[in-house]
Amino acid sequence: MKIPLSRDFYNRDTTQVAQDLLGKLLVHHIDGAERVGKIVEVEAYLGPHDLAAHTSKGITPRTQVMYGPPGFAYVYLIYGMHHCMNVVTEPDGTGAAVLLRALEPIANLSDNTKGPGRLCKAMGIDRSHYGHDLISENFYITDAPEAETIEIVQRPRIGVDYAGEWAGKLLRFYIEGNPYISRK
DNA sequence: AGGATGATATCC
DNA sequence: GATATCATCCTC
Repeated sequence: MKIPLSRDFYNRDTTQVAQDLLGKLLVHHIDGAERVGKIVEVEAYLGPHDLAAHTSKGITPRTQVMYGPPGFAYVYLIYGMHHCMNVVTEPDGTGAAVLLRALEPIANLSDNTKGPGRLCKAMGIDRSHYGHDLISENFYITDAPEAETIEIVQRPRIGVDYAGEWAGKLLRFYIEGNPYISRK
C-alpha cells in the first residue's frame, strides 16, 4: 500500500492545504476493492469567523470533529440524501476543514464523481466515516505516483450565498482544464 | 424551476 | 416538540 499523507500535511494553513490536495489520490478499501480517485476540486472552510463554515455556529455534536486535530474526516448528510466529505486542517481547536468536491476516477470508480454528493456515493463514503483518521491503512489520501504540473483556478465557493461577504471569497480551487470539475 | 428527504440547530 | 434551513442532485 501507499504511504498516507502525514498529520503535518494537514496541520497547516487551510487555503494552502486545499490547494496542495489538488492532484492527490483519495483511496478507500471497501468490499475487497481499492477505490482510487484523484482530487481535482476542493473548497476551504477557514474556521468560526468564516460565516460559510459549519463551525461558525460553534461546537456542536456535528462540528466536534472539525474542531479536533487535523487529518480526520468530517462527513455529514446534506439535504437529507447526499453525503459530503471534508478533511480537518490546522491545529486542534481551530475548526477548519477542506471540502472535497470532485474526483477524477482512477480505479474501481464509476464515472459519476463530479460534485461532493456524487464523490461520496462513488467512493462509498457515508456517516460511518465521521471522525475516521485519514492516517490509516484503509481510507487515506496519498501522493500521486507521478508529480505533474497543474494550474490552479480560484473561484467563489458553491452554495454559500447566505454567508454575506464570505460568499464571494475565492476559496474554491480546481485544476484548470480537468474534465471532472463539478461546475465551471 | 422545483421537488426529494432527513439531520441539525434553534426556537418555543 | 415543532419548524426552518441546508457546503446537493435529479427530473422536468
